[in-house]
Amino acid sequence: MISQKAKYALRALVSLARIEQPGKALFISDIAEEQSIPKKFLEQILLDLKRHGIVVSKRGKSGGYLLLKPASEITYGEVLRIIDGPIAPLPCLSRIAYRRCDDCLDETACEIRQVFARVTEATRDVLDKTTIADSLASAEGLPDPALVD
Amino acid sequence: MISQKAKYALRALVSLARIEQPGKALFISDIAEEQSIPKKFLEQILLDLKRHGIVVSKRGKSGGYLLLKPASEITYGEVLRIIDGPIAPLPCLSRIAYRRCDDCLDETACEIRQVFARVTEATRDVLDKTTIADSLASAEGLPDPALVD
DNA sequence: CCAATACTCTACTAATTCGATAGAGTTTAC
DNA sequence: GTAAACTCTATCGAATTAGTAGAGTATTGG
Repeated sequence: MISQKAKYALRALVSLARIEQPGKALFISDIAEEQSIPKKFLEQILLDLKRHGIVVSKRGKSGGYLLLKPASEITYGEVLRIIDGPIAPLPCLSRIAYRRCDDCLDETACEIRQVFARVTEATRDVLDKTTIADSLASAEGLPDPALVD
Repeated sequence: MISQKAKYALRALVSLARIEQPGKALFISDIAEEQSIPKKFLEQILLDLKRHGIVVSKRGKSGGYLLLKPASEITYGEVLRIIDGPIAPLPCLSRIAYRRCDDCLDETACEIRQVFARVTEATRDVLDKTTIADSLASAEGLPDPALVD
């Protein structure tokens, strides 16, 4: 399960991506209301995204947030790594947060590592290739996805 | 990230799957030692797997655990669902534990749901098709998997 | 020029989950 | 009939999650 925080982050980016006029910013409070996100919580999230170069902010009376790069260049993968940390299901498979499993004697012979390496590859193949712009486009008119477990 | 508990469960099943003689059981303490798993913790895990029909136990002096069905019929997916719960990254995508996102107005129009539906499909495609027997076979002699994030 | 508005930053907190540990009970073999 | 091994329930400390609180800083419209 991805965290609530990551869901909020992605939805906030969708809101920002929907703006037509270039240079137009959205207030935190507007995004919060539109997406039903607690405002103070969203503040932290946007700040985090800003520090990682996903969005920019303007301060003061007519401030707000806007995307730093086009929505078509912001992948789900990078947002999730910022908010939730590594995507890999085992620490010994993560690039950004590699850690040896302390109970694993020989990593290359680890039976379950091989399996989860394939899982991660498949996951990454979706998350690192899908952008905020992609999800905007496909938002409406699609068949309901199958429930999977 | 999958839980430590799930890792232990899968490794315990690997130990049980390696037994050659049919009908031969392993003590909890033997599995615990072989896989460096805290014994009391492993007790709970095996009990849980037993309740879900993955393993069987014999009590008393020459007791122990053994697989209820062949290793080739135990998938990673079913073990993970037992130990860690739903595989789907959003509650609104889970069959076994479906829950509406309370901040989501229209589920079928939810932008991020569509993306994670594809993630889950890909994940499931690996986990529900890979068995304990598969991972045993591939344990040795494989190239090191690429680190993925 | 100043007060209102909006972003910034740090700290705190309540609830839950995770990774165990503890200990008493039950079954079986020898 | 006792020792060995599984069974069951409870508890616990640490970490994480999902927020709240509040003081501070930058802009700007009037």
